[in-house]
Amino acid sequence: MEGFAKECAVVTHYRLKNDPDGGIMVDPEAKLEEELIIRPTSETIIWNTYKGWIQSYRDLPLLINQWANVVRWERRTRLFLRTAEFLWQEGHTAHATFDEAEAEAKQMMEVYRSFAEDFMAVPVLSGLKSEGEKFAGAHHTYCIEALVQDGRAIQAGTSHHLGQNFAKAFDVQFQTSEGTLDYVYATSWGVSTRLIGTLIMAHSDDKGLVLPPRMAPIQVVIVPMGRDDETRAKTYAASDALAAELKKAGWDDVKMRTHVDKREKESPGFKFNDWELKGACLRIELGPRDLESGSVIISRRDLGEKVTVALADVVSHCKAQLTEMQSALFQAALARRTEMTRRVDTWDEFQKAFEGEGGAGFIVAHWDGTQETEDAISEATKATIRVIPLAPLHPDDETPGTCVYSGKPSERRVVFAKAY
RNA sequence: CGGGAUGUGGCUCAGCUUGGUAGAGCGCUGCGUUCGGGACGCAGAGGUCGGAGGUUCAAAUCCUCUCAUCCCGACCA
Repeated sequence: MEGFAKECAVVTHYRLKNDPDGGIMVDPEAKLEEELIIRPTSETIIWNTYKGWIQSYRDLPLLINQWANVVRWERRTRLFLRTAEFLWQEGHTAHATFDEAEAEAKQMMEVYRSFAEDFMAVPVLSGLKSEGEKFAGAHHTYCIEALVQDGRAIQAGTSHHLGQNFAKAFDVQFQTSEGTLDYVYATSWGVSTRLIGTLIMAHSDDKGLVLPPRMAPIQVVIVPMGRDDETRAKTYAASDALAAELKKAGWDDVKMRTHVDKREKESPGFKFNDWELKGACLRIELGPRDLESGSVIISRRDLGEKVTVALADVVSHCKAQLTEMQSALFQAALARRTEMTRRVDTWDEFQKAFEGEGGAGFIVAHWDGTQETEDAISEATKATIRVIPLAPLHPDDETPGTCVYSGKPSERRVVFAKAY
């Protein structure tokens, strides 16, 4: 686990005590004889276990998935994107053949891609990590890479084909159907609460969160209005009835997630802003005037405009708008990414693109494939190779050219960016 | 670990250069009026100015030390 050694927190003492000068301190009497290393990832425990579980090809393939908190000693943390402790999902598989492990690794990359794009409405590039960026213990690493609104890239998920590296390190051999012994092939893959940060940074605006309907805890919020108890009783009843109707009608094969905001200490204006801050997808205003006219006012979070909808049409309107919003957010994010993706052919232009603080979007450029060039480029510009796309972004990207840094022959373009 | 900055009511900060009664906005409490885009008026409550020491008639302000937090740099999902 060489690549993680510097990220491991080490427990050296087993208790604290009251500091005579106030507060608490580490009890120097409580030094551990043997220090505990907090694992930054579970490969060690998994492979120690797999060693005992795998003897024969009949034991394969094997898959363990878990949700776990992990700890890494981060020099500098960043909310959601890089925290010292985070929750993630990790899977570990063992296979009899390279090809089977390869299929697994690719399949999980695809699972992550479709979750990001179809649920989070965040377009991602999927492909291979360069040697310099891949997981230290991997044969090769697949990833999904998102670009957020400030032009920086976020690695949103990874899927590693570990080859036989861990099997050899932990001596996990199995008997093949032919009776010979071989090391197993392995994969591991994961996504974390970093996805939440990605989601926020991909869609939100100056008014607060913007959430795609499939991810939103509240899809429709109803704000009943009325300045006296009698009026409120009526608008509350109408709102509850409408909420029940929406919930029952459902959207995307599940109950529509609705809420009626009956807080009486807040003004309607405050509530409008409050729900925009929290990212409710649709807001329905229901006051005495609406009761009279038999209609309501509906506003969609990403558009902001108010439309009048007849009470009888509210259910169909909401269903249609949630569907449209889900797709509109993806399209808007995709358009931003396209806008922020450029092809660059000279070192001068490349450097200029990454000048200063902040992101510069995706820069698609030729690279000679060497580690030295990759290091030199990141040293000079802080930009790194984010992904070598599986499918070229543009057909010409796979046409050979010359490296933007070294001028040496390059087989294809790769994607550079400043990353979180 | 190296460099930079900041600690003042619950929150965000001004005041410090040039020592002289500790301030603003937001929030909070009470009353009244409001309620379809973050309400308004009036009246209030709330701070040993991060801590210790020093200079001075007098320190938030000057000096020394100390603690804490944040930001920027060397195999990061």
